[in-house]
Amino acid sequence: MDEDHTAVFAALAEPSRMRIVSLLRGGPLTVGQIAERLEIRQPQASKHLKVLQQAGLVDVEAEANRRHYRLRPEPFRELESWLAGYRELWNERFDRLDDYLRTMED
Amino acid sequence: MDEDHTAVFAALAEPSRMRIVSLLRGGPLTVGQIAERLEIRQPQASKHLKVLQQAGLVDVEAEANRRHYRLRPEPFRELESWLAGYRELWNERFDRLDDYLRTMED
DNA sequence: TTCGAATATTCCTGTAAAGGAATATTATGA
DNA sequence: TCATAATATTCCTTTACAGGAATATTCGAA
Repeated sequence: MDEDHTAVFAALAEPSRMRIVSLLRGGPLTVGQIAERLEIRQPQASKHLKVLQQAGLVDVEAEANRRHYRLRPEPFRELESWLAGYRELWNERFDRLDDYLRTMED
Repeated sequence: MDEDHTAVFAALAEPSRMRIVSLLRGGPLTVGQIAERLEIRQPQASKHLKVLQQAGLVDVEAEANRRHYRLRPEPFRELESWLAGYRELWNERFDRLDDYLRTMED
């Protein structure tokens, strides 16, 4: 339990990186395209992409001069399963289950 | 879109805070109980709880001397809905939808 | 009202990380 | 082989933040 999502959370805690991840939902993009759309300088884009890559959030495919970055599905699946451990906290169905269990206690 | 989950992600990116959140799944705990179970000093526990509180992840109920911290469901709901925006990236059902759409393109 | 338990806050220090600017690297096409 | 586009890396500076230690605060009980 608890695993190690800290790298993923840390990566997503930075606004530019969050925007990169959001951008990449539309499909792979090159470093230049990302820098342009986010209005940041290319070196910063490269640095952020490196962090995202080390966190496992993106991977790269090289094509000639360019590098196409794209989202990896795995960390999102892991986030979902991590979040599932908290589902009883907020999920309506679990609320009803709680009510039911409380009823049983009487 | 994108909203502002950065405070939540930043809060969860710290291992001790992640452990506090995990601990609190079992129900509200006092600062002292948290410090004891995590084997950290009380001031650090208080500081981490402050960060968690400012991120909206926990709230407090004062009872005499003690303060009971507990998880708030809202940020977890928001995480879930944020994550939903990425579901087509990893969800099997969406994969099948993709296949279907590609078929339509021929 | 004073004491002690529980908690919060402050001050200090070290460290990690972000942005800017410059430079290095890599691959393509002429 | 050279020039150029695309990207990565390095160096520097500034800032944010975590932990430690000490201290302040708050509340209930005697």
